[in-house]
Amino acid sequence: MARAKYQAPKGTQDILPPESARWERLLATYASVVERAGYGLLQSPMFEELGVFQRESEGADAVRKEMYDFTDKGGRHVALRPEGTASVVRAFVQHQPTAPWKVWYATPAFRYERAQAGRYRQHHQVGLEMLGSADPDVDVEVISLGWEFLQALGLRQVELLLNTMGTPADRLAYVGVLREWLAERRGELAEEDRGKVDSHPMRVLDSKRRDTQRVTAEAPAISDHLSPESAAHFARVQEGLTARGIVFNLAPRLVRGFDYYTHTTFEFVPSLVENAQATILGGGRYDGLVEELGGQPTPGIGFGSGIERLLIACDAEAVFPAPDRRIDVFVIDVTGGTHARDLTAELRAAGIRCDRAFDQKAMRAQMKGADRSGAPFAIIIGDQELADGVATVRPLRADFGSDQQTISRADLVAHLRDALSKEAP
RNA sequence: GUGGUCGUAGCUCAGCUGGUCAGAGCGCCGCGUUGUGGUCGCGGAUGUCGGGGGUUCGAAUCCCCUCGGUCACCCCA
Repeated sequence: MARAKYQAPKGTQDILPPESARWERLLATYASVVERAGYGLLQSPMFEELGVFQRESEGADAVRKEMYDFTDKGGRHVALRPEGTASVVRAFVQHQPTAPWKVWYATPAFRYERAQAGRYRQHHQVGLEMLGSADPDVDVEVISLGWEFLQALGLRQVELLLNTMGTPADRLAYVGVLREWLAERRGELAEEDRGKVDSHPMRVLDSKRRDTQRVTAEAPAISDHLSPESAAHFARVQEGLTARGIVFNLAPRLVRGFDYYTHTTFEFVPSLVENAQATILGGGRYDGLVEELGGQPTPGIGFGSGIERLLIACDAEAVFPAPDRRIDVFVIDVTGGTHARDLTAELRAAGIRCDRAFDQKAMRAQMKGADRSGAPFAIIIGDQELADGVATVRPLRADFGSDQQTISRADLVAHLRDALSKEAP
């Protein structure tokens, strides 16, 4: 480790087997949850022209600071994707698929920031987007899918925080009210937050500092400054979630990181994880984003979920263990390896998962490998078996019996299929 | 990017205020069983003590720089 000439770059990590099996299973679980709701996989490039991610809006400085951007050999200013939504919207605008358009994705995401647990320079997200409908029932569907996904992973100690940003006009009006309100109490805020009052007043609501929180607990909430239409939208969302039996907490001070959100915003936060960066799934509606990226005005909503954080939350609840890596049989050949070579090919072609030892190791070492592989059966090919045209099938686990048998090579596949189906309870 | 903290074999870690301090457990390899694993017994290998520089007669141990982990801020998944 310390002597290795190269190591994974700061803030990145290798996921080795058997841990990586959890990733495979998580992705399969996610795909199954969202595909049964009609979402299809979108594969899009991991980098885009910088403008796709960096738009003219408040907070762009912060976004830019964390962007992994560079100029390529053709002089194009590009950036590795820092999040999933913008690429999806860009693809929507480019290809103009029939709305409503429902897609899901699984992708690495890159942010140039100082790493800590649950925060990496390359992390991985699964997510989905639904473009082309402003129906609040879509909000309910999207949030429900997030909830179902977390349930499918086995997570139970998760809190759903719900808020609304209203329309851009609602938001603008509210920000004005909030800024004024905060300005009057500037001196009571934590010193570090005072500067944000003028530039990003809503960020002040999100502060983790006690002094600030004490003040903002009384701050005007956006829910009291919504237009009738926005209020109706939000009410329908809450009604839908309640009808689904999904418990949520209204969080008037929930401020999502991206500026493009309108109306519903939400986060799922695990209650057992102590980290400051705990949100495992978050998203919201972004009815102006398509237009911002050059498309026809089109409403949209989606969420992203960080795989690394999901797994941390799963660990905290001791759920979603890695599945056992399992092969069915391990071939031991003490006659030189030719038969192991041919027999493993034959078994695999027959759908039997198998492995073998290489390097012409001694019987004992090969048996050790068989044991370590977790296979319930070892197949032994030695001089005697060769002469008789048979194979010795030795059970390695009590669940599959204890007596080894001599089986003719012709019957071997059928015998193994039968034996593998007879695991004792 | 700011501040704190940690970094010793593949893994988890012990090494007090500098002087057999290069170790333990697990894992790995071999042998006991030249055709039988998981148990047991015996034996063995692996570290420039994250890297570089400095102080000292002498540094894993003190100082500086650097790389990486981690925690908080910031930001967010």
